[in-house]
Amino acid sequence: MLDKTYDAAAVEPRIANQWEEAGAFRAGAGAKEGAAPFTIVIPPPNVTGSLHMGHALNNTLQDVLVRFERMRGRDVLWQPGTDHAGIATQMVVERQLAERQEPDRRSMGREAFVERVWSWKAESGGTIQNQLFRLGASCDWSRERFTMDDGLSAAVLEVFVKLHADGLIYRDKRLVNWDPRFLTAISDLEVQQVEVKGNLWHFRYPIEGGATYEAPIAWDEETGEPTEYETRDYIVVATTRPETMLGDTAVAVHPDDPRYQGLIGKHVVLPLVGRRIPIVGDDYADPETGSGAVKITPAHDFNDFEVGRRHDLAMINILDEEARLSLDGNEAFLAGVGDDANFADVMALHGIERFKARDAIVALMEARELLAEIEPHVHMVPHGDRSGVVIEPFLTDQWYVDAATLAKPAMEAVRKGDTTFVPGNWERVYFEWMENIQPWCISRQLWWGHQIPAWYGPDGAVFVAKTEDEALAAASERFGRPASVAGKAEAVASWEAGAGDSVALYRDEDVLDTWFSSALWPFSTLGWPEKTPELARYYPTSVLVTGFDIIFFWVARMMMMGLQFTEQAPFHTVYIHALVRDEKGAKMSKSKGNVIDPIELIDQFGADALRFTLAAMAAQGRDIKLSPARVQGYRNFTTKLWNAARFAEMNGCKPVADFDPDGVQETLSKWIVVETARTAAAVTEAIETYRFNDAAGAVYSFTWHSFCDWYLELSKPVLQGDDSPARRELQAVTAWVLDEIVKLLHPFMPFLTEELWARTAEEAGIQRRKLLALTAWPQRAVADNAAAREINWLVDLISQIRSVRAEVNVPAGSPIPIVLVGAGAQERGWIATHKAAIKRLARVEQISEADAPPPQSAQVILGDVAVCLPLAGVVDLDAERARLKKELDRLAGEIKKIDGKLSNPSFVERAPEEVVEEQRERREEAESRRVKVEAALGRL
RNA sequence: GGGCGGUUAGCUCAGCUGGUUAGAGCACCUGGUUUACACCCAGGGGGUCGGGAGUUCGAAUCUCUCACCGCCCACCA
Repeated sequence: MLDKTYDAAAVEPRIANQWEEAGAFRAGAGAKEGAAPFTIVIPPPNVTGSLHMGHALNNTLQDVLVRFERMRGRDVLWQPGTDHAGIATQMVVERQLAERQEPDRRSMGREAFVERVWSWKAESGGTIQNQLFRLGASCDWSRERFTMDDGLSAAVLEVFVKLHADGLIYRDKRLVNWDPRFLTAISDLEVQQVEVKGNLWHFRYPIEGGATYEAPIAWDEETGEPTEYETRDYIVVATTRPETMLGDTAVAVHPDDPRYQGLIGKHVVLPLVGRRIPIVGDDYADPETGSGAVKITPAHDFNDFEVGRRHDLAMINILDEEARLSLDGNEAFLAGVGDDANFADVMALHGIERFKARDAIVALMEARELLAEIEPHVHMVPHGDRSGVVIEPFLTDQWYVDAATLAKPAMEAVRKGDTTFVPGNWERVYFEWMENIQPWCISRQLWWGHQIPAWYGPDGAVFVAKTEDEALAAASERFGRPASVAGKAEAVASWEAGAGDSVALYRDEDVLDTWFSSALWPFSTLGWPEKTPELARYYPTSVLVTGFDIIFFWVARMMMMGLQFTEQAPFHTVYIHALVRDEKGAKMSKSKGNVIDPIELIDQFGADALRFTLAAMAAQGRDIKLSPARVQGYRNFTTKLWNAARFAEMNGCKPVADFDPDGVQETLSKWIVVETARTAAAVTEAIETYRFNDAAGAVYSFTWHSFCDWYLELSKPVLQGDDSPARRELQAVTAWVLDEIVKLLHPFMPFLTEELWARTAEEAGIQRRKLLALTAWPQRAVADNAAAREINWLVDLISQIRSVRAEVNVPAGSPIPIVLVGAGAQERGWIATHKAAIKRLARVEQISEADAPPPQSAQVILGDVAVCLPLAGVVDLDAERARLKKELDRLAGEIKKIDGKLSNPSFVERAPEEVVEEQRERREEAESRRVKVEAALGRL
């Protein structure tokens, strides 16, 4: 006997363990002979992570697809795993060291630190898997992978070495986005532009040798033409970053700018520093902006870097890696320094942090009366997405991937339709980015990650190889003597000391961007570069389910790597789901602290309720703002279904072996059988087209409204009556429909349905396999439903009587008689069949017929039949009049509207025949109804 | 500066390829101790579908435009 309410908290862990023990999630488990594979690779969560709403949504949707396909008999693999998440993980462990007041990363050394991260992973890395397990994610946990495990690391090596050999990975010295907090380069994607209120400082740079020019100082209000000039011996430049002026190596003006044309080729003397720097003509300078002259700092600005290249300017780096001024011993900086009586003031700034340096420089300029103006200015400033500090463009050697080359086939695959995005508008986003893709900086100055397989030798020699031995072999061949590996300092020292017996190499200390290994995920997890059976069977994958926030980070890169190394696009479909945002619509993130914990909702309402909520809200192209009330609503739904099963149990509705839904005799049975099939078809189609909300909605409303509210209620008189063939049939039908609902609902609510599936069988004394492991997705042709007319009429009749009763204030508990006027043979038959149900559901005590409506009765018009409630003294006649009047108004309105259409000649001519015909029929119905209602009103 | 998405009931949202009486959940009002379910049942109120223009016989749905809101991308000193 089932309990009165469903206890998710007790059932869910038990069921989860049963699945686990049964090995039901294993790849291919339960697949039909010769079944087509269906593969999803999980977007690997960070090992540091815990389950947030985004994960809950993401994995719910994947699980819906996976369970659905498994039930259809496909050979399903849902590949799970986690990502080593370079910076994030290193941060977490470093923070832990600090909290525990243990030696920091540098003092413990690289090897010990990496060891420490591994042991941290062993202890704490499993959180998210457990949480996914609680959510009911049916991944093949036996195949769980980690981006830094041996197999995946081998794949990384293979890819790096191959891309390097093909010239698609190279080392380059250029400006990178440098994170001065984590002391590493990061990629463009890891930079967030943040709006900052700052200033634009206008500085005067004196022109060398007393040259002058005429600068406009007043303009005509209408024409904008200058009306007044002054003679200047300085150029005004504006900057948001005064501290970088120490590294200025030019001032640029537009070549066509009449104000400055005569100055191009001359020099200014850089204030404070005394350096002579040229005035260059370059299109980059915009005459419309500021003074039209711009200071150029090639080592600290991406634009200036390009200008510097064009004009062969010196690049003076004036910052150290922690973004402090680096002046002492800075040869490039000191090289051009001129005579300046106060130069010591500048040198005193050595070692000062950049923002303090900014204030100091401004003060020095002001003291020298070279500060022309301070203008408040709002602008976008690059920040590290993890560190949150301002990113510094910094000149370093890094490794790059030639992304533009790899992007070409990746775009082509989407263009050809080998891979389809759902919803399709994301393809635009994908193309937009791919078409403008920049070289991908893949080296990181971190310790946790895949160390770059490159070894350096003397004379700029670089050996990229899968193993140290291979690198050494290549080196000794190149240098003609044995090679050995040493530490960096040692190796460099040996090169400076000159040739010895052997040549020393040192290994690149950097590691790869985390996304480099993630990019290989769809095939590295299947064993690549080995030719494993799994790779052959499950690759390319069927669907990737992910959020749009990582299309660039991940999806695009998997496409590139997948095509480059397997010559196939890694997925057929990329389903992009919404982001679950906080109540303000902001992206949830740990750093913002606005994360809602799905585990709390699971504790409160159960995983099934949470899953169903997420699926029901996963309409394409819209973000989800989750409300706990909604989850509660769907928790109620679990109870509703539970109680329907309880009712079935109490009424002897047991599954019947070999039950044939097509063989049923009762109208009610025929109706619900067809409705069930219709629902199954709707759910199937919706899942196939990734309309999760429609799928959830269809099964929800069928279960609650069609099945519980009508079918069960209508069947009660029979089920609770004496034994009869009809009763036995309805018992079997009820059990069958319930089973079908349980199956249809299983992808969304796996725990509840699995429990019901087992309990139903148990009560009936039947042996059954786990629902999860069953190839049993409901699929039936939707037969023509002749029974629908009858049941719809019946539903209509009962609804109308109920409505009238309420509106004319008949006490809810008091049974009333009804009198039918104008009933035909068909209606008589229907009434006879469903008499008991009508009496019960509409609270009717007696049904009779008459030729004319009894006096003082309320009336319901059902087609040709008037259903009269003769209730002299009971009925509130005024209320009935008002009710009828209201109905009359509504009908009149409808008729008027239809007449408007039908009297419009162009409607009749141009609208499709069936639409016109439908309007005519509708008008006729409304009119005949109007006549009857009017008559009823007249009689009162 | 480009691009995308949103604006539908008090709240959170559906409404796919134009024809519905514009729906759901929650909230609200009225009435219910009918032995599956009060995490329930029955009935009900509530929307000029952001504003404007257009296309069409017909627009919440297509086009344009304006207004707000959100997001993504971008090197403007």
